[in-house]
Amino acid sequence: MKIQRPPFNKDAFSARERLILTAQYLFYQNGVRATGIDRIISEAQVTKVTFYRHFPSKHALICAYLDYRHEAWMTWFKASLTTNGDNLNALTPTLGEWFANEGFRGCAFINGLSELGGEFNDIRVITHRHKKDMTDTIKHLVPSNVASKQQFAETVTMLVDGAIIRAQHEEHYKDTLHALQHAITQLKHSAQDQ
Amino acid sequence: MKIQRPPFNKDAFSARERLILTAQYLFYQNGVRATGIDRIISEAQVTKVTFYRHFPSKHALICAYLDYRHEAWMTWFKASLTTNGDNLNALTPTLGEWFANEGFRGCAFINGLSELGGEFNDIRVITHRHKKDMTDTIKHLVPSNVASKQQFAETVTMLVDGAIIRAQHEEHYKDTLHALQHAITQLKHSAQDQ
DNA sequence: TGTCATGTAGACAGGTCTGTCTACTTAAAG
DNA sequence: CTTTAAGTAGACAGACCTGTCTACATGACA
Repeated sequence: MKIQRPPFNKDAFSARERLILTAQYLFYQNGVRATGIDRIISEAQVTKVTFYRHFPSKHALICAYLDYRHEAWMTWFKASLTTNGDNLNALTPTLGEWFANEGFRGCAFINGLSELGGEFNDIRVITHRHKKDMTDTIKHLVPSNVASKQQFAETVTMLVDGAIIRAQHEEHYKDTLHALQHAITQLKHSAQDQ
Repeated sequence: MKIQRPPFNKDAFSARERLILTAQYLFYQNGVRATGIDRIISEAQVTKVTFYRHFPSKHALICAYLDYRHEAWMTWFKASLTTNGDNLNALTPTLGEWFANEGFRGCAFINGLSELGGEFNDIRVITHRHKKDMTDTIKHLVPSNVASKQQFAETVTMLVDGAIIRAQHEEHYKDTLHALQHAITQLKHSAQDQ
């Protein structure tokens, strides 16, 4: 899940694509409130009129950014889980790969909710959908001898969110990965013993 | 952990106290970036000069807010855990009490980090200290027959952070509490079996 | 050939933000 | 009594914010 940074080649990407890609980089890196429209259109190499022809407002761009980010992140997540064996033990190396990125700044949806949650309800809806899709993906990793796959997947998702938060404010993320791996192993054993 | 809202009685609180209390309410409710100094001084019933005599900048007020919030939250957290039996099973009702507040908007430190983390390092340090103190408090709840209290407490803290995130974006928090209680019970059993 | 979507440059309005400033008041402390 | 800390009201500078505007260019397609 490495985010490309601007500038983007004008021949390879349309104005709309450049806007969303640039927004993704700046919004994720500096926050949606801290990032002004002027900076985005400047780095996307687009004019203000062009921007407002594609998006009626900054808020619309934020939603488009989160939608794009959701697609991109889920695609990467599923692919990395597959690469790492497609079972519960794939989670830790997958997250480790993410945390190791230089630009890692936590979950875009958790961050977005923190910045705008109280203000706009649609941001909460988008975040909720993202977390639901994460749980559904994790559910496929749960061994079939676990009684309640759904409940197990929800518990693991909570753990993963906690790990993301911790990786965001700790200097080193290795301890977080160990703690996560340990917790998942423990939970799996006790769910299978029943 | 109910946050008092302005206005505050001028006889009961000094200008400095009114500023911090008002900042706590507005920063937590609407976010630190969305809340301007003008609004804070207006609702705290204080003038701009008075504000800048107490705090050199908005950033200083944000730090003072987080310090105050840390003290207040930890005091409330420990007291509520004691009321609920002072063991691992006290965590769920304690968090439930917090989530039930009308103004609940997640963890002030996670939110602050999301808004400002990339920009200022001191916010990350404050958040880190808060989470460390949470883990230390939870550690005291762990039964003595658990081998590694520290590791267990760190795992539970991760779960709690995940639960806070989930309570923030879900409409109802009851399911989150059930999932949390279930996970803690499972983890406790498998740690005690070893 | 004409229409329409998409692009360009840059000025502008109206608002909000942080932080500074002058000038005056009140109350406590030494 | 005098000094000092802490308060008041409100104007102001300079920056940044979103969103609108005029006027022109280009290329695809009917």
